[in-house]
Formats: sequence, structure tokens, C-alpha cells
Amino acid sequence: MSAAAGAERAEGLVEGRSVARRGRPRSEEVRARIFQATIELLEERGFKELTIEAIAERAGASKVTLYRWWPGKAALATDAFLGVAGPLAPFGHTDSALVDLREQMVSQMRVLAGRWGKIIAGLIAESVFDPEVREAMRTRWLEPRRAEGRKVVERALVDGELRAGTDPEVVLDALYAPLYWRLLLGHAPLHAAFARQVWSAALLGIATDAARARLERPAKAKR
Amino acid sequence: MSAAAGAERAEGLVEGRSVARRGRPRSEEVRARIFQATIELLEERGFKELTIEAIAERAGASKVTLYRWWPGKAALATDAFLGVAGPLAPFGHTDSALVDLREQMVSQMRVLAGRWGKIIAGLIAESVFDPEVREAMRTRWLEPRRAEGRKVVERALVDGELRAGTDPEVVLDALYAPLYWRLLLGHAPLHAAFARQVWSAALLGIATDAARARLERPAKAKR
DNA sequence: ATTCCGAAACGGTACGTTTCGTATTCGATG
DNA sequence: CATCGAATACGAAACGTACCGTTTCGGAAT
Repeated sequence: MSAAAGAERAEGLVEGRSVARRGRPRSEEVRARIFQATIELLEERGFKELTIEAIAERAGASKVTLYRWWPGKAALATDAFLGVAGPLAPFGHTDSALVDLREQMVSQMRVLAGRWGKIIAGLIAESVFDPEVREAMRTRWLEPRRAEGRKVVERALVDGELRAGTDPEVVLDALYAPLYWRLLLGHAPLHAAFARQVWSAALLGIATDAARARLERPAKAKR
Repeated sequence: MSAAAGAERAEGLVEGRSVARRGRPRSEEVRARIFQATIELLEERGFKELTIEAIAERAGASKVTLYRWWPGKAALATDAFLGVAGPLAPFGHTDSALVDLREQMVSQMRVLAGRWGKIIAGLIAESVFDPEVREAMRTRWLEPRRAEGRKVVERALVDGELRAGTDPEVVLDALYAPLYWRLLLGHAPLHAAFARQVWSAALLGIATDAARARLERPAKAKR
């Protein structure tokens, strides 16, 4: 709710039609300057060192204006980031849903390794502490991407590329968690090759045929 | 360095032998009370709401004493947690290294779902912001566990349970990242079953035999 | 009349530091 | 063995700083 702030006062939406409100309208220019300053400071200092006062100063705005539209720096930062971070890494539509998944993983990896990576890591980390950030990141960042991914996984199931009974949620966690994990921890590089390795491991499995045969029937049945 | 603080002043270590220093020795009782208070407050309020002043008050200690031994709340919290979080989830040693991995994943999942889960999540999140916390968590929490896991993975390779050429680092990320991912995001429950599903997916693969055959030779070669 | 923006000031919290008095140990001296 | 001084630790109090989130006021735009 507060995460989607930055509107709904000078201009109300009633049944889709914009209703002109009385009084001075909100300055879109100030709003833009605030977002600009927020993104800049987010890149320069990171979320932890970000302060409302610094944003106000750089944006040439008043603290009061910031607090009028956002409850705090967490909501403002998520709003600013989610505003500029639109599609970013869409899915393709080749013959194979599995290949589409792989290519999107590679794209996603490039996003995480690039300019937005630090900001994304900071917001995800902050979401551990702040329920509003968690909600915003979940509904506006992760879930939209998961929804797309879920569709692709389900297509793979329908097409017989994935084993029947496979849980799409588990698939999505298994594929994407390692990418974010390396982003957050920074214990290993964020190469595109890593995304492909994870994809390959999850899809084909890493066990040998011998081990696979043994594991699929844990009992010592010969056949 | 500061993470392993809390010693090395009143009692120096010279070539392994403890050398008596002059002056009043450090009070182990105060140290214990500080750790106790830190853990309590960490569980009650979480890392974000933790303050040095609250710790000092509950421990009946002086702020000066805290700042003498730790540079800030991050170092103190990691020290306190890592002090009590010892082995926690060891590996077994059955015939199959893969089974050992699975069982340890289930144990680890129980740890994450339990009393320490919130604290661990907070410290990992903080590690995104604070390089010292990252270093401490990496070298004292993750890496020891990874080292154990790496040995088990290598045993699986030697035993022919894993395909030759499999990168142990990728395996560890693929297996454990999803568990921590759910801990951090909280978008899905932390059931033991999930750990088994991830294990199973990574080991056996989730692709159907038909898709597997196609993916293993991307060219349209018939044979 | 209503709503917005900016400037300034405010009380509050926690930070990290300094100062001071006191307590506890060691080493040296007698 | 007893005592003294140096060194180190602990606690209490106070301090300046940074940023928080809020209030008040004056002016601007519909």
C-alpha cells in the first residue's frame, strides 16, 4: 500500500477515469527529481547509508514533501527502483520451454551482475527486516517474474518436457535461488555460465545413471 | 578481525602459550552477560531493532565496555551468534554420499526453520550491507559448512555417484541456496519435504527422458 | 478554498566518544 | 611476605553529532 504510494491525492482514480481534484496539483517534476536522487544515492552509498535528508537535499526538495508521499526511506527506495526497473528480463518463446527458461536465467543473471545488482541485493536484504519492503518486493518484483516463469514451467509440463507431478514452485526456487544467493553472498562470480550450469544440473540431474537407478528405488529390490 | 574480537588484550597469545598480562583481567562474567543479552534481544527484536544501548542496559554493563571489545552491533551480534551456534547440523556417513547430503539438507532445513532461523536470516541480510559481517558469516558460518559439504560431494564423485566433471561449488549452491532463499524471502514454508524435493530435483533432474535426450545433443542430429 | 511545496525549527533516539572514579591484577621494591 | 606503582578493566555520566519524524509558517498553483 504505502509502497505503491506517490499518487492518490491530488489526482484520484474513480472507476478508471481520472478525477480532477481541487487545489494545487502535485509537481511531477519534483517527483522525478526525488526518484532520480534516490536512485543515484542508492547506487553511490547503498541502501544502508541512504537517508531521507540526503535525498531531499540532492533533489532540492523539502523533507516534508518526501514524508507527505512516502512513509520512509524503504518505501521510497522500493518505489524509485521498481519505477525504473520495468520488464528488464523477459522470456522468449522458442519451441522449447526449457530453453526459454535457460535463456531467461542468463538474462536475469546479467541483470543481477550489472548496474542494478547492488540495489536489488540491498532491497532484498532490507526486505528481511522491513515487512513493507518485503511485501513490495514480493508483489512487484519477484511475483511478476515468478508468474511468468510459472507459465513457462507449466508449458514445459504440458509439452512433456518436465516429469509429470513436478512442483513448479520447487522448480522456480531451484533455478533462481542460486543466482540470487551468489548475488547476496558474493562468494562466487555472477557469470552467465553459472546460470547455465544450474539450469543443466536441475534439468538433467547431476547423478550418474548408476546412482540414479539406485536412488529411484531405495529398497534393495532387484527389479 | 574485529569479528573474532573479544579477546587478545588482557591475555595475549604468544606462540600458543597464554602470557599473563598486567592489569585487571577481563571479566568473563560480563562477557557472558553481554552475549546472553545480545542473543535475547536478537530473538526478541531482530537485528534491525537491536541497539548497543539496549544490550548494555540488559547486560548491566557499560556502553564503554561494549565499545572496548567490539566496533559495533554488527560485530557483536555475529560474535554472539557464532559463539553459541556450533556444529548444529553435522553430516552423517552412510554408504551413499548423496544420502548423507540429503539428510544434512533436512537437518539444515530444521535449523533454519527453528529458533535460529530469524537470527541467521538477519545476519545474512546484514552481511549484504556490512563487509565485516559478510566476512565473518562467510568464514565462520558458511565456509565451514561448505567445506564439509564439499568433502561429501567429492566423495560422491569418487564413488561414481555424481557425473565426472561436476563442479562441487555449483552443486553446493544448487542444493543449499533454495533453502536459504525461502528463509530470507518467506514466500513458502520451510518444510523438510522441500529440502528433499530440491535434492531429488538436482540429483535426478526434472526433465523427462525425451527432453533429456534432446537437450544432451542440442544439434538436430538423429544419432 | 484547497492543496501543494519549501524553509526552519523542534524533541527524540541512538550513535560513538570522553572523562572520571573505582576495582583488580602484575611486577618491583623493601 | 607486605606494599606500592603501573597497567588494564569496569561503570556512570555527560557530551556533540546525525538522522529521525513532526510541526509551523509563508507562499504558489489550481
